[in-house]
Amino acid sequence: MNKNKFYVLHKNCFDICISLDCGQSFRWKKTGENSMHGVAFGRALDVVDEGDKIILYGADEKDYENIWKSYFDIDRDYTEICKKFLTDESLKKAVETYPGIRILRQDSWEALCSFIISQNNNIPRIKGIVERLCETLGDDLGNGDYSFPSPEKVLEAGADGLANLRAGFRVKYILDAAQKVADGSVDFEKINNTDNLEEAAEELKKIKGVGDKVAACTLLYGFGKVDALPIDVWVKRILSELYPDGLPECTNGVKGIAQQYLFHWRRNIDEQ
DNA sequence: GTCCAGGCATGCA
DNA sequence: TGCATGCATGGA
Repeated sequence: MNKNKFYVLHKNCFDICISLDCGQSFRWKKTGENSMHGVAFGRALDVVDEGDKIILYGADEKDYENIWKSYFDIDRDYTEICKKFLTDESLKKAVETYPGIRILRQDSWEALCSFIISQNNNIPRIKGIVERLCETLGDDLGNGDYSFPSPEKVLEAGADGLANLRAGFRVKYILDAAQKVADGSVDFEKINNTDNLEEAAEELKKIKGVGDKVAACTLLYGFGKVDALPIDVWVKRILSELYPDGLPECTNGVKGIAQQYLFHWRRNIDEQ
């Protein structure tokens, strides 16, 4: 941990450890009760939650402004959003049990690739595959950290270069995604510039192995489109058990955020 | 051995 | 359009 370079973040509706470990990103590891280590946008970071404030070790003010402020979605008013959620009985329980979850604004390509890997897979194994991908093809950042490899790097590696990931049938999907992102036939700018979620999802679904769910995750976590609603087995369960007619009105415009609270809450109920 | 995991492509009605 | 099945891998 780089104790010489740090940034102090004053908490406002932010549980950073849960946010980093609730199935949004697969690159963070717990290093202690209230601390985590990970890499995003080619930067290694140690975070320590000290209750009223969070210390970001390995980041200075410039890094915070350029990278982490956006990554942690600091400019969005989650207090206001969660206040609206309290008007719904189940969302109230989810928000009160696990307050302070934020949507991470990740790199678009990393989110796309990660959620292609996630399909028909479990979180520990997803993390393993992503870790091997970074170790094999990412830039060495020192201290055992690696960046997430670019589409070009993945393309160059080919199926043989990805064999040791043990990603199974997903390798051909990863390569198709790398190809189409690298050559621009899937246009990230177009996705960034539209508010039409359907149109944005269609652009991503040009890629083999990208369906509704992976597209929605990519839009939510990789493009900051907080109304995108990924429906996986857990969300399907939540909808059929609690919301047969769809999510309540108080989630309009931020369905992806509501989904994240419900997802984390519902997954942790079964473990009690 | 069987079932499941932050799904999707394919084939068939 | 809707539904059944196979898919790589590994842990429970």
